[in-house]
Amino acid sequence: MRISIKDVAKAAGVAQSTVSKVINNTGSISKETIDRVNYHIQELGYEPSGIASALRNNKTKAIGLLIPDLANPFFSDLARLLEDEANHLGYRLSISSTDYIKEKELSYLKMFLKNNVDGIIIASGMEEIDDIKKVVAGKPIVGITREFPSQNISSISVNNYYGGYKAANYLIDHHHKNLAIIAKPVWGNKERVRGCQQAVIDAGLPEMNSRNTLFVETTSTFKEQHWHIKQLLQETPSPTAIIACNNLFAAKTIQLAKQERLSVPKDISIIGFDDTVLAQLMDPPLTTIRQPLQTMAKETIKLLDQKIHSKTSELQLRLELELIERDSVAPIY
Amino acid sequence: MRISIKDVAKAAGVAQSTVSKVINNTGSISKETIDRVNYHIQELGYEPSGIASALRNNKTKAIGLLIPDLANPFFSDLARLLEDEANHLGYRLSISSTDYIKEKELSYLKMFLKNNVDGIIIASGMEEIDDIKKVVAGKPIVGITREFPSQNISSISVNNYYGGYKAANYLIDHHHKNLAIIAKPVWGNKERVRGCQQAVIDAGLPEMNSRNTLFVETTSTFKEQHWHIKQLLQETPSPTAIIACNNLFAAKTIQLAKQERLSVPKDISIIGFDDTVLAQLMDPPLTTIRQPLQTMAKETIKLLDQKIHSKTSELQLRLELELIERDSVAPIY
DNA sequence: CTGAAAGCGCTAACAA
DNA sequence: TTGTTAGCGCTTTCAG
Repeated sequence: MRISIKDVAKAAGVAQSTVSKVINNTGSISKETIDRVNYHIQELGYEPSGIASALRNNKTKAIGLLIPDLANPFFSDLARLLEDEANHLGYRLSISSTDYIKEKELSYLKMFLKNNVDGIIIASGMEEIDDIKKVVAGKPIVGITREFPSQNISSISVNNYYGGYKAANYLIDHHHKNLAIIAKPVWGNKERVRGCQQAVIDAGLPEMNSRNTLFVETTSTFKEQHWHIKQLLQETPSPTAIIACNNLFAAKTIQLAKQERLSVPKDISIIGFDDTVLAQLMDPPLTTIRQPLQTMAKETIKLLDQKIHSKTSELQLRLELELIERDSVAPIY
Repeated sequence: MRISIKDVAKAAGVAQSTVSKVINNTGSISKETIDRVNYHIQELGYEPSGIASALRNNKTKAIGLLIPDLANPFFSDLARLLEDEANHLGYRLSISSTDYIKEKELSYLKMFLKNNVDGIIIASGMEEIDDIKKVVAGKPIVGITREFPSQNISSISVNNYYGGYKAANYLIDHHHKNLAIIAKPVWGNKERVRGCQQAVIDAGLPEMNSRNTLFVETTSTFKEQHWHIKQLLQETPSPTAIIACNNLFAAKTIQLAKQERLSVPKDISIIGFDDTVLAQLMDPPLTTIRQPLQTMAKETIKLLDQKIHSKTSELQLRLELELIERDSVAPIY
């Protein structure tokens, strides 16, 4: 049997409540008793049960994190950053991958509630559910890398529209006139695409259409993705620059372009979004729009912690994106 | 206040114990009461508290996972696989990144105990601690991608020695005579290096020495790693083939080789270990020794689950590695 | 087949 | 300053 507060109390010859008080630094206890109790805590190797105090206090020091896929480098980076920030404030992270499947999202959310997490972070799907607030029954919740436009839920995100605009503009500045964009139809990307399209219009270029703005389903296999990207590469007139809304697509686009005997960036320029390990290791290294993930993680945990402790009002924080110039974009002459 | 079993009991006009029985399918209850209770459970939207039953049953359905770094693609792949397998059996995963720092390992381990995880999976450091068993106080524990040679702790791992042997041999079969190997000095890699060295000896080539077997500290920065790899590339006579003990090193080696105007694989061949997203996306795609991670994850969870339910004896499972031929190795003439 | 009651390990209110 | 007690939400005897 696990060694409990009772055992410590008995050994030290005091009441359980006294032990509890020295553990938690509450009430007032004489220095001697404190020392004696601590001695016996050491002696017995006692560790307070998180479960029991969770039951008592209704606080678990656990945070639930819903992400699409832990095996995706972007999300594992994010998860790692959140893990560290959470730890600074004494929280553990319970991570669940949803694969953008609504049933998984709901069932994991229920699991979080069942296990009484103190708060929930959502970085995943939930596009059409307009009653998350009901589902999570008042639990503190914040979105990261995404917003909940119709619901007054806190979020730490990024100006995706302007990110798309910036990416397109950078290409246009390099004299590209025939752009294409490729994205999964998930939160944020639609904004990126809109921003890109606007930049094209603002530059007086012909509006983008369904042939050069490519949405690839979240459920698509690698093969299907390859097929779509190849199609795009083979359009006539073929695009001279492609905006890829994530690093995986960027990497694949580079790879497939090479297979088509297109030199990157000489024959075709590629600009990405996000900045995972992949970006620097590609050949050529990827010029990309980076999200300030570290700051976002920090703010997310900070905000969630605040909401856990006191009911602060909901808040949207939207950070700016940064363009990292590497070698996958070249000017056209 | 959270809605509890009491509320359901009251609403259904039965005792708490009755509700408990219908939830858990224990005892024998008449069909009518079952239906009535279930009705009210629905009606009230009742979810049993995991915390309370954890306290009562001493079972949390949580597993603690200790890995070096969630942001490393190899480990996030592993974590994702484990997450899925754990979920199949109804467990959650609590993931902690240790960065190979012993203090973190110990403190996370304690946290796991405090929160009463049902079992622990270790994929991280703990090289010199020979009393893990004492630390985890009898909790079920299994190592994945690593073993505990001196301690009779269960592990699901891989034949690293033969993996190293195989990698070197493959190169030797391609007529390479001047090999180098680069690795972090962590569990498993030492075996890989030994295997590689043995293959070299068995082929009658001159023994490998400290100039062509390069251990790069786990704490090294990217810059330091680059420096070491460059050194290796510039050795004279320069190696014609390099074995990289992880995907990141392989990617960097390819990248730096190119910077030195070495064509891969024409001028220098590279073979890696593990098979993350990176491997397929490199240019050229990486020939590599793959661990059967999926199987390993499945076996790990299965074993841990068995140990949780009944005290089965400790067991070492060691799987074979597979060589994936891609395009980063070419023969020498 | 159903219910009453004890107790998992802890904390907080109240008494001493 | 310290101790007694009740109770968080659940499960499990044991009686009826």
